[in-house]
Amino acid sequence: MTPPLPARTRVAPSPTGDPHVGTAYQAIFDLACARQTGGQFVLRIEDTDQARQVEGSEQQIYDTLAWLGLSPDESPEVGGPAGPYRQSERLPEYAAVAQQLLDAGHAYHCWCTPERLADLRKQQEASKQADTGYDRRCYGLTRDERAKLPGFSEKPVVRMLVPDDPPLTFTDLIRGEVACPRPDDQVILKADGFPTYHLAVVVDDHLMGITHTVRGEEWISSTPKHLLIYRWLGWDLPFFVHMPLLRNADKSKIAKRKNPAARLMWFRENGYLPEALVNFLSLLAYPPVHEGSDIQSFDELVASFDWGKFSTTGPVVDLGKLDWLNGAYIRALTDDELGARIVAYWDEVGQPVDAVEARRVVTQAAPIIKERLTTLRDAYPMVDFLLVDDDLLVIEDDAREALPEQTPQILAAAIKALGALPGDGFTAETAEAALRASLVDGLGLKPRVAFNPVRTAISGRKVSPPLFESMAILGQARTLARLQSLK
RNA sequence: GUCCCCAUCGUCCAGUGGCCUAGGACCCAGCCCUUUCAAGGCUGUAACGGCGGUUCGAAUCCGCUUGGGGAUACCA
Repeated sequence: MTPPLPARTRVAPSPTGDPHVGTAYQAIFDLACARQTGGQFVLRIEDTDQARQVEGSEQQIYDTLAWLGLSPDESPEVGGPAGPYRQSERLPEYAAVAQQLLDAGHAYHCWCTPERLADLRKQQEASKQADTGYDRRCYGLTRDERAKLPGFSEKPVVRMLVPDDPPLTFTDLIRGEVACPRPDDQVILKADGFPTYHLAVVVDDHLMGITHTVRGEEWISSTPKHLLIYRWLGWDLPFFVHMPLLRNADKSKIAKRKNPAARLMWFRENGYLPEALVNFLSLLAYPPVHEGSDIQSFDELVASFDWGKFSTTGPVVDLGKLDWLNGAYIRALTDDELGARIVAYWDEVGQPVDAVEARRVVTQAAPIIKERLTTLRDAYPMVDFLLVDDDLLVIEDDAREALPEQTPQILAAAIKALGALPGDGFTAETAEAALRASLVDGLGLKPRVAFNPVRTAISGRKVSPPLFESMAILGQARTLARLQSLK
């Protein structure tokens, strides 16, 4: 089913902590839908729960979406014709609609205290009653009538009056016909004057001209509440899309407590490339654009995007494929770009290096580390030996222990062979040729044995990027100094 | 408890009644390449939860069952 053009989609996170990976997951497809149809992608901030607001998290939402290249066309940050885009700034709109529903008899005031509601709930659960829910104690009563009864609160909320025939099915773009439970007399306007999600989402999606109400699967069961409000207000329904829920390895809904990768920032902190992450997320519950390959750009996704291709099963977020994708994206970078990204990453995570020198060395080393990197985070331990002063190079214990017994002779021969090279002719090729002639042919050693001490002298480690290229980056003098030092 | 959603290799997807002795990607294993580690190439292991239907024929349709998930808030 292809919806009409152009689409206006929206992502609506709550600023209640570090941005959630689910926000990016939804944003990818929202944006794809909007771009494909020439529409707009809107960011709305759902800050209706005053108690849960976290300072700075709204800014983090902007930052992470920008980092991913998923910046909205309209948002509190950049503005737009349908603002304000922050729900806390739209209170009059919600109050007006609530009053309208009150006047029409579709909603009523409720003065019950939270304590009474909690008791009621406890009783219902204990009695094994099939349906739990509000008992309509306040329905039909005036304030003064209700005040005489126990469990009275001075500040009322507004509840919706669910009729006997509420809509219990709707059409979902990726699921088709969906059935859902009969709603309770849900609170739509809280005692503090803020709306609940149910009122706010309907009012905002309508007023902002949103064509696709995209959200997580957990909202299916409350959709009848929204359908009811649309009906009462006589507003046209948007397309509903309930995306499958991202899962932990144990299949539960992905959460920050269980899974560090539930935090969007985690990927950035750990050296993942945003384009790789977008690629990875676009593969969850959604088939790859190209047969036989999982590598695809966002533009390719846009070109072939279709809500109907979604799978309805909640995918486990398994980082194995992301690691591979990230490596593939790193390998595709130019040396210069990789150097720039690595140094920028070090700057972000506070790795203390001289930026200019580091950029020069890392760009030089790019060809030899590129195919060894999974994330940008892997770069530092791979090239730190190229950045450290010769006399500060640490020889790791396991490398020292693995040194063959002929080490002194090998190092002596290596120093002699490399020292004999002309200063302007010291390259990876000449160094390799000289060492092979001297150590492998001359001393009759296996390459594996012959180059072991040399590698340790140069890098301080048993495992390092390619040896001869590393020596070329260090240069003849520093190479000789390190060989001498270990000897 | 009640309601809703979901069900193919370890993971992510393909498969919409015959092209399926179920295909791809990642992971894993083996081999090749090789100065270490990678990358790359080749090969391989591995799944339709179960039971009943419908049909000439079912991974695909239906029912039941089992399993997982979600919702049942003045949180979203």
